[in-house]
Amino acid sequence: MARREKCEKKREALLNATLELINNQGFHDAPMSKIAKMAGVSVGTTYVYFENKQDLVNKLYIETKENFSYYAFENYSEEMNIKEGFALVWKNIVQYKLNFKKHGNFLAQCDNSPMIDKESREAGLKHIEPLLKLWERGQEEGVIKKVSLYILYAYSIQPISILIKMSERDGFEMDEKLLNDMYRTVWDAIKEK
Amino acid sequence: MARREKCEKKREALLNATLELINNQGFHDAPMSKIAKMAGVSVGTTYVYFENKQDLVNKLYIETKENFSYYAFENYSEEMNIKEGFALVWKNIVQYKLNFKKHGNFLAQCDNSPMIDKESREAGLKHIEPLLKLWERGQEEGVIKKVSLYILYAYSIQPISILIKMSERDGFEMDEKLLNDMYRTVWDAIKEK
Amino acid sequence: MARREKCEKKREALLNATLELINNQGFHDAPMSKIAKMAGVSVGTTYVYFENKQDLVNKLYIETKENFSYYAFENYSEEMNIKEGFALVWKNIVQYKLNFKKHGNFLAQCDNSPMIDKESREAGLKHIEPLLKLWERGQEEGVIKKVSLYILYAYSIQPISILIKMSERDGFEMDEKLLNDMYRTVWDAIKEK
Amino acid sequence: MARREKCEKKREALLNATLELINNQGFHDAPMSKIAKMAGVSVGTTYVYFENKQDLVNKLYIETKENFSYYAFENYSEEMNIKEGFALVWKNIVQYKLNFKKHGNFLAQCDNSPMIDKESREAGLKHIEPLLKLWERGQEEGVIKKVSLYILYAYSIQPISILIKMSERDGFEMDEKLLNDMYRTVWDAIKEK
DNA sequence: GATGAATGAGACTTCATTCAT
DNA sequence: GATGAATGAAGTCTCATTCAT
Repeated sequence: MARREKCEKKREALLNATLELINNQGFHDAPMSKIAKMAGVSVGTTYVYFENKQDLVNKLYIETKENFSYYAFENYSEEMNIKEGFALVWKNIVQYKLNFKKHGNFLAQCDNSPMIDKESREAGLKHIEPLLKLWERGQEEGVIKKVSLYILYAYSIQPISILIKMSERDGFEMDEKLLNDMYRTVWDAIKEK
Repeated sequence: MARREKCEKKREALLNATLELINNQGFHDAPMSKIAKMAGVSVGTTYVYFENKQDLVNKLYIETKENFSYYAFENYSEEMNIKEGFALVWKNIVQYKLNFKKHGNFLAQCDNSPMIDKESREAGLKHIEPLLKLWERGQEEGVIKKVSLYILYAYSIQPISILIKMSERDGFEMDEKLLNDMYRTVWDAIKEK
Repeated sequence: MARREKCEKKREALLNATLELINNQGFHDAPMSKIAKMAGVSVGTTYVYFENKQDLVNKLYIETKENFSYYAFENYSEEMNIKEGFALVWKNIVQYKLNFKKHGNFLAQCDNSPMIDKESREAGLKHIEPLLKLWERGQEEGVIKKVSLYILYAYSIQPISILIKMSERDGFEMDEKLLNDMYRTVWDAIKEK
Repeated sequence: MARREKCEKKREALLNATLELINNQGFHDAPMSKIAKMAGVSVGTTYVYFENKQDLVNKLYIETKENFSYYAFENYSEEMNIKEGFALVWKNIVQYKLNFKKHGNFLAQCDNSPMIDKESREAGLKHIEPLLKLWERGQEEGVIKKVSLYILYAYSIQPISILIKMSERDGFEMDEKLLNDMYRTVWDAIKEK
């Protein structure tokens, strides 16, 4: 394996270990020593790849958000009609959150605590711009409620994470029916009339 | 002032200081020394009122939830008709979250991190039971969508906190119009047909 | 009950609690708060009866030694012949150590650690003077070995405590036979020829 | 100096500092900070070599006992005749206790307080097995008194420590004569007839 | 005399970070 | 680049002692 790749592997391992530990134990009780051990490298090496702990967490946040963004808009094109486009993006997001529960959980934890630098958080904000554009077009076309985009976001995207977290805590399944009910609910919420 | 009252005051001061610090700095970086200083007592005193830091945070969580619960169902009676009842409770909750932003923020942080004991979290869960009953009655009467109560909860209550947090971060007002739009949205989401 | 007596009772209770705790947990981990609680009084009260913790422990040591001394020479008179006198005192001491294991254990712990003030320790030394005199007389009469009194002490008294401690730890009985064997051994050790 | 050796030196320094401080001040008042300073390392370093304070003390106890054991049976062989063998071992032990007063004192302190884990104490017990065997052989040969080995131990080994401690406290010399008197006394104590 | 809340120094321990190897 | 021993500041918690009630 090339030197380049080997390095990349260690970096990846460190990010994964951080994700795992912060999810299970929280930011406190995710010491660099544990992270390094779980990643299979020495503490010192951690500082070759990241400036310090904060930098490590920030990078993890940003890269996770980017990844999320990539999934969210897979197969999406701005030419799609509103309903179709929203359904696609919404389902993509649901799939992402179901397939990458750890990552979703981590993002939620970051968004609700002062764990992440303001700067990094803002860098992560541009991740749903295409969705915002879709909604604006939908509002012009009279298909989407003419309310603040913040409202549309809060009512269509956030509840997904919450439900997944509750399903894990209370042990119920996120099955086909539930997902359909969710979609029906969200669409009723944001559609005009 | 009586001994009794003085004690109560210190306990209160400690809880408030904890709330403040965890909100601003997160659980990590809310050391007991800072908490004590902000509460105007010595570190040792903290341990007169709470077993340890975890206990302090747990108690803060539980008592905050209780307080929330109290506000949420103020003036509510089980005899109210569904729409009226839901409107009242929803508005109560909105008012609580607006008037006690710090508390709302704290609860959100707790619900999204492993900061709180499982036990304490479960103790905090019974706080919206009357709302769940209202929804069940509404479903029987055909007024509320026949979907999982988890969905109803995720779509009607959680978005409130998110919006308030975004309004603080992005600096927009939670004005009359926005609140009306929110209510319209949530009602469309959960009502049948 | 008279005031006087009531006070005496509390003082006694404090000494007993201290004995108990130091024996079970050691000097460290025998905090004043535990001592007070076990004695059934408040922490403050402790300082009515003793200047401070060190004073409490010193007093316990001295009074325990005195008590020991009292038992050791019960029924003893300087007129007794050497062998008879030694046998009496030795058996008294054995009985004391068997009947008051806790006290014996405490004294041993004190004698082997810097727990006790030098001053208090010296105050406790005069407790076997009559025995020393007995030995000196025995040496003059040619009945007891003409070796240092320290040797006589080390070989006749100290082993008793050790054996009792070992019997507790290893779970064997200090029965009649063992005591007889001990006495035979000690007498062979110290008697002339 | 090799890395390996440097580490060994620090570990040694920590053990020595612990020995010194516990002897002079007792387990309480031998804080990790003092131990580290006396060993010439930082507090944190202490935890590189030992899990915690208890572990440090346990290890010190066990290693000291091992060292004692080594000295006690130097030049000893199971083929020696009883009297000769006992004399050798007894004198070895006396020499050890005289040459390593601090270690002897530390062991005595441990054996008389709940400072040491039960486990570690038991691990330290096997240290005089060859002596026990010697005595058993002696009893079979009719040279040693047929009494419990516990008695033999309590009367031949324990008094040594006591006498040394008294010599230090009362300022008398452990000279040739005294040692001879001691040996005479102990042999009279344990020999048959 | 009795109480126990209050204190703050100081105990043990952890951990982000550095640096010689 | 990689290692992990070393550091020491800072964290949580304990405890002897005081003092207002």
